[in-house]
Amino acid sequence: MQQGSDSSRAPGYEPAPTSSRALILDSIRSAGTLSRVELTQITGLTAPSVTALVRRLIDDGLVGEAGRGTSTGGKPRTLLQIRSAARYVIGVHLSYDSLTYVLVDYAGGILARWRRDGPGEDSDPEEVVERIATQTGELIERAGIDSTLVLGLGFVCPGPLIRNNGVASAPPMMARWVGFPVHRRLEERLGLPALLENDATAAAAGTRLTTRHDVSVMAALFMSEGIGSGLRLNGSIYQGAHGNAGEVGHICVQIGGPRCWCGSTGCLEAVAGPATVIAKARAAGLDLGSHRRTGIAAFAAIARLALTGDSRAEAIIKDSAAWLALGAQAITNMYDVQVLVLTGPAFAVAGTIYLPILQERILSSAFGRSVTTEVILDERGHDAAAIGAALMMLRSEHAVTA
Amino acid sequence: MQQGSDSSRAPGYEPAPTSSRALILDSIRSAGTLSRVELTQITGLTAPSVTALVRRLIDDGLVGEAGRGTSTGGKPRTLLQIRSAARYVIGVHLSYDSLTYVLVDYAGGILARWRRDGPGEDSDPEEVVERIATQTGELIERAGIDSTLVLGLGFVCPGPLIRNNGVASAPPMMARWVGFPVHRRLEERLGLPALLENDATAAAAGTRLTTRHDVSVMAALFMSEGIGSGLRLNGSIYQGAHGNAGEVGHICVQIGGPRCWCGSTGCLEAVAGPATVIAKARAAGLDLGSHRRTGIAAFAAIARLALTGDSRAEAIIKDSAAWLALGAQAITNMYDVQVLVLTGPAFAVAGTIYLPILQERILSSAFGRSVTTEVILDERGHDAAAIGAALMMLRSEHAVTA
DNA sequence: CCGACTTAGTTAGATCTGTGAATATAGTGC
DNA sequence: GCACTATATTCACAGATCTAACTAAGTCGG
Repeated sequence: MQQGSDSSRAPGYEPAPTSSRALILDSIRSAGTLSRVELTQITGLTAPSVTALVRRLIDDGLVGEAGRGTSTGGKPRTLLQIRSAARYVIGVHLSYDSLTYVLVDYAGGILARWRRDGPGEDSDPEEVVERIATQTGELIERAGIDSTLVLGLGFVCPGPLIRNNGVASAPPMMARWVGFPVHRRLEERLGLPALLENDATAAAAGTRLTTRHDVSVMAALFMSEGIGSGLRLNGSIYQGAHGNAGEVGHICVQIGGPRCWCGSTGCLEAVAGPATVIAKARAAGLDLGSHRRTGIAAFAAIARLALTGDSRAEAIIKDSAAWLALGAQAITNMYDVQVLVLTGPAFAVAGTIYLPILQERILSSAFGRSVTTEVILDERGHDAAAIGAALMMLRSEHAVTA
Repeated sequence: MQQGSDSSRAPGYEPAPTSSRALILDSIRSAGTLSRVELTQITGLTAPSVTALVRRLIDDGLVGEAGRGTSTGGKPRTLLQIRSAARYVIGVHLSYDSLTYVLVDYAGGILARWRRDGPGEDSDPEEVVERIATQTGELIERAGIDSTLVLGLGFVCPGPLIRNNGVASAPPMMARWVGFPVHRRLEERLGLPALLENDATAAAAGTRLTTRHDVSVMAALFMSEGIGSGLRLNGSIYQGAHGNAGEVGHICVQIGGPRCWCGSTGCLEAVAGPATVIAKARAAGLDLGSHRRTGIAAFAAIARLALTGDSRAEAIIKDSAAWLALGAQAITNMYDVQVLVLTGPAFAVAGTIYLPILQERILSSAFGRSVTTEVILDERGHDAAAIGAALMMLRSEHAVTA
């Protein structure tokens, strides 16, 4: 079978490791250390093939041997590991509120994590590209790594995307981003390959290393300023025909429900999203610390109140959770996943309240009972999107060539 | 890359053509006739490779040359076509109401279509397997084809499945089918490979030949006695982790809604499914022809009333459509498809009423406007599931070996 | 109507990937 | 130290698909 070029690739997927070389690299990366025997089992290749492929990876400096395993009565396995300093990738997550950077080494380890101010109201995309370029340079410099070893940058943001052409639609406050080809501009400005993805989709890729290896079909429910989801299949990311799969935030959960910024009514995001939670909390007169607080900071304040016994805050969040459970159920019913991970900043601060309510709805349906669908909380929810962006770049074809 | 064996295959998909041989066969099949040049474009293989692969297919009697195309200034293209009499497959769709058989030739053409009584209330699966075996034999005999050329049988039925282990859950009236490994029993009884699939999933495969070739991500919304959906990606069928993907009939569209047979409440199927439509029509005192009429026959009677101007019938169906539109929107938002096909017996009789209502909701959302999601009606809705069952078998590995 | 041009398809040889069988390596346990 | 076992490698070969050069069968213009 022929490997399609980037431009002619069939829609639907972000490719899973396709060459055996990439598959081996990725298997070692997600396992941490792995022997050649285990690689034969995972990849389905024969021992001689694994030997040859691994040798090339070692020659290219991408993989190293890392001691011996314990013997089980014969020669002990030689452990292989990714040479983490071989290459680096950068992940950037843009939201209204904040700009999150992660610097990830070739083994998938997180070397640095920065949070900077977001673009805010009516931002000029060109100016933000400039800022990202500068801050990316600073990040590389402060980390003290060789900038020629940086493979590329994964850029993620909320909202549906037009493939290769930027953001397709955005909340009013970020209207100027619509149609702006961020990743192309970043490529030009940085001289590095850049990849554009939806934040929720990337978050599904970001939970990759934290999820058990036997899970091949999993989804992420991502809540930041908006609500989205992503699906991961055998290591590849499902993107849909136009790169907008998983738009769970804009399915209608309430006929005749409140109007959403997207133009429709009764959207999950409008009924149960963080912005709505904040609005309800303000209306109820809850003290969110500072009147200036917006977005995740305000949502976090409400979550803290709820967790420390404020029954009004608790009721507001539990109401949100009851609706969100419908979205979670839509994900599990449509995608039939083994694991649903709750991730993103909003779950990072309020996940413990949401989790049992979502679990309950999913487990209470007959289909939930006949199969095992686990719902878990991602402990790195805050940075999941940026990490996912970096990992997607790390798994791209760019990252495999010597 | 290595082709996994049937048992070790990674979950998530019914495989798309994986060998170049299968890809070529399938490309010719869906195009009707195709030249070698076009095959190089579709498959991405080079001309010499296509030549060699096609020669082997011709030698094996699976493909034949079918005259010349028109010249465009050079040597005219030699047209290739599937030798339709080379092999046959059978598709069987079981529902409560009826048992639908199709006999499909190697080119995907439908040679025969039978409808027989369904298993009905409290049926004994063993007895039904026996009936299917007998009727399958009759079908082959009456069609006058060589029974040794029959490759296998695709069997589809409603409800979520446990892979390789039969039906996982079923409406009360078919409770005895739960856990019964129909396809294994059919294999034993018929001495032919059999494949078990969900009817909605198969319907997505069944629209395969009727959908344009440039559509690589499409879904089917299937309504028979229940409501389900299936997703097709680049020719492969997405099945989910447990083979239950697309269970749109049991997502909750109405918190606190009516109880569903599945144990949950507010399920799309309970709110808007044919059974509910029939119950409402009976409650409204509509004349459905015969009091005995159940299932699709009763639903068809209501559809006829609605189409001939009965405003009460029309209101009942339009109400169903308004809810179903939520399910359709969930499909398009979650899967991000190019085309959504409405199929199955219920849409075969009432599709023209449902279509505009579903179209309107999908097109009215911002995400619908920014991308092109077509909603169309399958004119072969009645037999889509059985045809899909046959085509899935036709595209399986069994159908490629000489 | 004939020769240049164009497009379709074939042949032959090279390359790349991965395989099977046999062999080398490095431990354990008696 | 020797038999045993599991791990890893070597080497010759098979299959798929590629590139380059060639043949086949039309159109078109003079």
